[in-house]
Amino acid sequence: MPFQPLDPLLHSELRLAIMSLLIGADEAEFPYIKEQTGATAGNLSVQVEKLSMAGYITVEKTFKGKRPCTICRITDTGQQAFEAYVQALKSYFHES
Amino acid sequence: MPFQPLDPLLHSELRLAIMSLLIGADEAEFPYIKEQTGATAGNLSVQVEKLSMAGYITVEKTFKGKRPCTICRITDTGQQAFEAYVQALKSYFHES
DNA sequence: TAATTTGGTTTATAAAATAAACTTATCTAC
DNA sequence: GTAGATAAGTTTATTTTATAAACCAAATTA
Repeated sequence: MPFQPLDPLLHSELRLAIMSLLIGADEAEFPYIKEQTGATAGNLSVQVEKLSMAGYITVEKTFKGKRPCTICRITDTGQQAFEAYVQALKSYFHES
Repeated sequence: MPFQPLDPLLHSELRLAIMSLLIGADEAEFPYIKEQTGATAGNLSVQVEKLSMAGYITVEKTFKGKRPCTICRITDTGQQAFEAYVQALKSYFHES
């Protein structure tokens, strides 16, 4: 088969955006990700949870002063999965 | 927003593979696409129909001898959508 | 002529994305 | 000091999508 399978966890617009942000910044707060992706809090919460369950990111719940603050970071596993996804994607594009 | 939206019609593993095949070959028969993608006939039929409805491909139903033969071809609209999708994808990857 | 294969379509099910509703706590304005 | 608004999320429900299973017609093979 000429096409490599695409990791379903990463082949999602919002989750891909989250991963992309975290690869670039390697630490980001929930509201920042929300703003950058334009996602609703609910949707973001669900997708962050999925990435976290897969071990692609870690989620630390701390406080910023008195307000709760959720910090996301990418893991090595996540990094690798992202890179593998990019490689797999290439099998769908005939680079000129 | 740093991320460009991804055309939901193309952001699907099977439909992307179909489009990829048709861009490379610009004409392909149903059974060939089925074989190359590893899709089931039912799934393929549904996704081909969606791409066709969107005007991304044309579907010609002819005969090969006595047997039915479904030929798919990409349209200009489809070509453009594919290229736009590739461009949009790039906003998710920080090329080094 | 009965069974099998080819080339699909239609329908049903499972999974996923998304949005809406809700919660808890903190500020802000009266 | 308390009513309302805002922040930061989570949970639940709805919608959409992908996938698989079932089906159909015609042609071929045994």
